[in-house]
Amino acid sequence: MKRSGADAKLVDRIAGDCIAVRVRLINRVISAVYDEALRPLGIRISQANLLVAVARMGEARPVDLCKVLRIEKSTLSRDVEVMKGNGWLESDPPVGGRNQVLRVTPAGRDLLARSRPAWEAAQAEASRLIGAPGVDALKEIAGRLGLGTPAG
Amino acid sequence: MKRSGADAKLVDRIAGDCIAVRVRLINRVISAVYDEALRPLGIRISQANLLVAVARMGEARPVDLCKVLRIEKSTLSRDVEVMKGNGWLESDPPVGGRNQVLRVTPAGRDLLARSRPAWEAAQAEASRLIGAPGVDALKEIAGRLGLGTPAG
DNA sequence: ATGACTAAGTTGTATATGCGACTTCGGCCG
DNA sequence: CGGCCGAAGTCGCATATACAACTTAGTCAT
Repeated sequence: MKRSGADAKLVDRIAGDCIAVRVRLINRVISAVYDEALRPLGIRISQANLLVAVARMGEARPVDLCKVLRIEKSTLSRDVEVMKGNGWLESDPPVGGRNQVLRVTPAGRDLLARSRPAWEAAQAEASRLIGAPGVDALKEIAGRLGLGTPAG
Repeated sequence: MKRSGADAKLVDRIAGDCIAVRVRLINRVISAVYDEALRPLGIRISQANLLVAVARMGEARPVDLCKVLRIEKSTLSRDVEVMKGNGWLESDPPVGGRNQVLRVTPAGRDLLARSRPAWEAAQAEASRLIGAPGVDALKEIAGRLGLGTPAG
């Protein structure tokens, strides 16, 4: 069962053009850069993102975070659980009731402040890897996809 | 504990500039587009990517796949396990020896062929969401990050 | 040839991610 | 006021992802 002509064409087309292949690879490589830089601090870039989003909102309702970050509610629920366990987030009321709001704890704020140098280093490395035009393009794309637009 | 000036600046800087935030959001949104389109076929875009990569190589050694896809060896090991279970990949020898090679099964090839329309639809939708210049930029970035370059 | 070293793969553990099903509040309608 | 409905959250399940530790199989030097 060798690659017949039609198969090869399809395979080459997907491998050569697929947007998802590229987006996913970029995600792995870039996330690794930030994770590596942040590792000494015990936080991952996914968690730092969430921490920043909550900090930005002051008091964040889970459903709003989901809209802003384009994350599924069940995913957010579990991410928050881990971060509460780490002492970086707290909710009011503590139990997963209905109109709970999330807040960054003092420990969370402290961690964020201490993370700055590592974040800056990762950001510089990512910029170098991607190139300035690429960075601009990513910002443009993320904006198109609704970054920061609660109303999806 | 309200947002003091310094905190707000740091938070705004990260939220406003962080490359990882954007890359990860793009990844979630775009992967969802492909996953949704492929769902009726019972395959995910991550798996389709792997299937295509193996098909392209003909006979693929895991370690080479890891280099090409920039995936950790343990991740690949488990992804392959699932895909063997689904009958899309086979290895020779079957047990996880040393110089095993992976091959796409006839069922895997058939699935790939049947997936084409869904993939094309997802590709079109992703292009629309991202915009033509953005698509070009993503290709350029992925190339810079070594897409298709076995030697990392 | 044999022992040391190294590279390749697997397994344990943890997090990230999403779908589907379920639960439980809140608000609205009569 | 009481019941219904829909939205918000949680939980079960499956996969994707990576690090650390371990296993094993080639390789290489003597």
